[in-house]
Amino acid sequence: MPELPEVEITRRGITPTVTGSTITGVVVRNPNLRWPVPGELQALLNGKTVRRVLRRAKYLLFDIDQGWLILHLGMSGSLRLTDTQVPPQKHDHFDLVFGTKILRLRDPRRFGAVLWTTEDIYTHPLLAHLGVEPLSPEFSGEVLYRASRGRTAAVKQLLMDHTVVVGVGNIYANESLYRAGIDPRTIAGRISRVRFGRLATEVRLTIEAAIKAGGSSLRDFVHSDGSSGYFQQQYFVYGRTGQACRVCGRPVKVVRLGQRSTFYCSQCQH
DNA sequence: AAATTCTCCTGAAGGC
DNA sequence: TGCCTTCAGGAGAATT
Repeated sequence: MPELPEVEITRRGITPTVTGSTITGVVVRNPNLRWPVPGELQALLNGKTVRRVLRRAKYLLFDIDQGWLILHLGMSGSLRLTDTQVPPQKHDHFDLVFGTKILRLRDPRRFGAVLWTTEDIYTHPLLAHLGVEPLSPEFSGEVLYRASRGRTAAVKQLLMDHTVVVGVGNIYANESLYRAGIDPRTIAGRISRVRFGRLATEVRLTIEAAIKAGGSSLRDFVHSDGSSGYFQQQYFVYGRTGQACRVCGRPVKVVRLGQRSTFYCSQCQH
């Protein structure tokens, strides 16, 4: 599923083709995504030019004359660049057409979103209350520490709280906590500054490494037809229930935390 | 007010 | 082989 690294790689992949290009058509095959795709998009966007593509959290933001196209990939969404000759497939719900080229959204589970706003993008309801970007200089253990005081929820849930830090989904929360040696069930409010410092470092390193790995495996992004480009990484704990910890060899355990599968090593994480 | 639960959806995986 | 059931999960919304 797309986490922040996949979204960022997607952004980088489409930027060269999309930036400066003029929209010549919009196709909405199925408007029933997370929220209805606005029916008037065709009229709104036709003839307009994409100035740039930004990312905030897992949202892709297309800066278009007088407004913003907001796109989220949800659980199963992917974007690919293709051309008008390629027939859409079953779950290809949305096209942004640039002459003979098409930016096409595929999303089997339809948890994604395509929205339009003319507001100031950073005060938009979806973005206004988001926390810091994990790759920005503002992100540090201090951010986590301050947010954690008085909180009795598990540290993993704090890490996945998007009003604190954005873009840390289930996979990277599990992996970062493993790398920081912290038990995901630990009460957030009882973790020290020092340990949060280590955790922030591991969050950043894990995400950076994933972007690097994904970027190098996505050279053909522009002509990706089927393999939209998500990359499989080697995880320490995620999805490895019962398998040997890569460090100590003990079986990886799984528990439910906040309705989410949580993987950890009882030897390496405290 | 923080914490928890619910909800959307379909492909994959597991059971028999 | 095939049908049926269960599960996963991003994140906003609704509850507690």
